[in-house]
Amino acid sequence: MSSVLHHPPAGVARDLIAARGGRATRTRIAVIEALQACAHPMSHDELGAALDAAGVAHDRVTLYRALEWLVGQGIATRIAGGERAWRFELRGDDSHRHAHFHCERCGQIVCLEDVAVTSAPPLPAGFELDRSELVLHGACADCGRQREGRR
Amino acid sequence: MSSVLHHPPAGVARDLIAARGGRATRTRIAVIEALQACAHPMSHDELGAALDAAGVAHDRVTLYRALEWLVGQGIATRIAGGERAWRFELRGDDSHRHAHFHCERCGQIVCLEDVAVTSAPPLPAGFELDRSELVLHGACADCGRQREGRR
DNA sequence: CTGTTAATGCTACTATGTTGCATCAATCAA
DNA sequence: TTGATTGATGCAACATAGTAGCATTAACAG
Ligand SMILES: [Mn+2]
Ligand SMILES: [Mn+2]
Ligand SMILES: [Zn+2]
Ligand SMILES: [Zn+2]
Repeated sequence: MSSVLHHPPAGVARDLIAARGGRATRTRIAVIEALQACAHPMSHDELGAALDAAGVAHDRVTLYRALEWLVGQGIATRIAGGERAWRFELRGDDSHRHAHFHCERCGQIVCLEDVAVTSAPPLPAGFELDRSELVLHGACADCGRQREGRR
Repeated sequence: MSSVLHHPPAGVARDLIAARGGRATRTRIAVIEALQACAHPMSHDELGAALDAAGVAHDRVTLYRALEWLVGQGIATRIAGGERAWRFELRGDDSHRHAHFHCERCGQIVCLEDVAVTSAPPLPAGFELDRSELVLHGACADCGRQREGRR
């Protein structure tokens, strides 16, 4: 009767936060649960709407700061889409870093779990790699189909 | 007495523009020449400064529109760095698409000519790929060295 | 040279993100 | 349970990147 997606185990979010010595606040908990319940990386705006839906009061700035903290703690990661806004997703297994697809028509970012990101590229001497981001741009299936129909 | 980098062949910029049926204006020519003279992808701000240096009057918006046009025509390409601003470089051989390195300390974007970008990743059915972007984040040689010295 | 119209310059506006500071509330020790 | 501590919040103000409308200018075809 309850899916993992929409009803994550109680306390998991609180524990993730507490484990880093942070305070388990409404905002942080709601953000983590929203990210757990969503299949794609979410934008600040999407998360704001999710908090609304969950009945969690949210100040714009507080949400920015909550996300900043989650990323700083390694609980979430940021993905740069094609636009100026960041997308966020929970940080999974580091051995399973994947690429993302940005649909230039609907703006969605889709996780490409099957597309791995080069982890040890040949860098010039002295360069230190922190992380890699592979973003593919184009049209998603839905948007592509729409165009087909329109011909 | 003249390097290709700093003194590109006269008329090349004009020709690039004219070939697409566009008007060879001060701004467009100066932007192309600035990009030719620079080894790394340039930001809007950097380009503005370059136009200043070249004595070419430039309105903020005009520069945005010139870049938009160059990208639309396939003369230049945009690279999303780690921040919100775009970087621009002249579009070279399409068979030689390369990755970029974003130094999180100095903000520079470096071209990694040796790191190729996956051109045919396994996409879900119906997805259409337009272009791929591989951006590596970390510290460049200069910034890494600085940190070494500071220990 | 002249007329046509693409491109410019300027103003105003939007979206995204940041900073400072007073206030509030999550946590911990008593 | 209560109170003190201080991390997190809410709000106002600011910053930066980019966009839209429109009158004016200048590139260039003829
Ligand atoms: Mn993902
Ligand atoms: Mn490059
Ligand atoms: Zn789409
Ligand atoms: Zn650097």
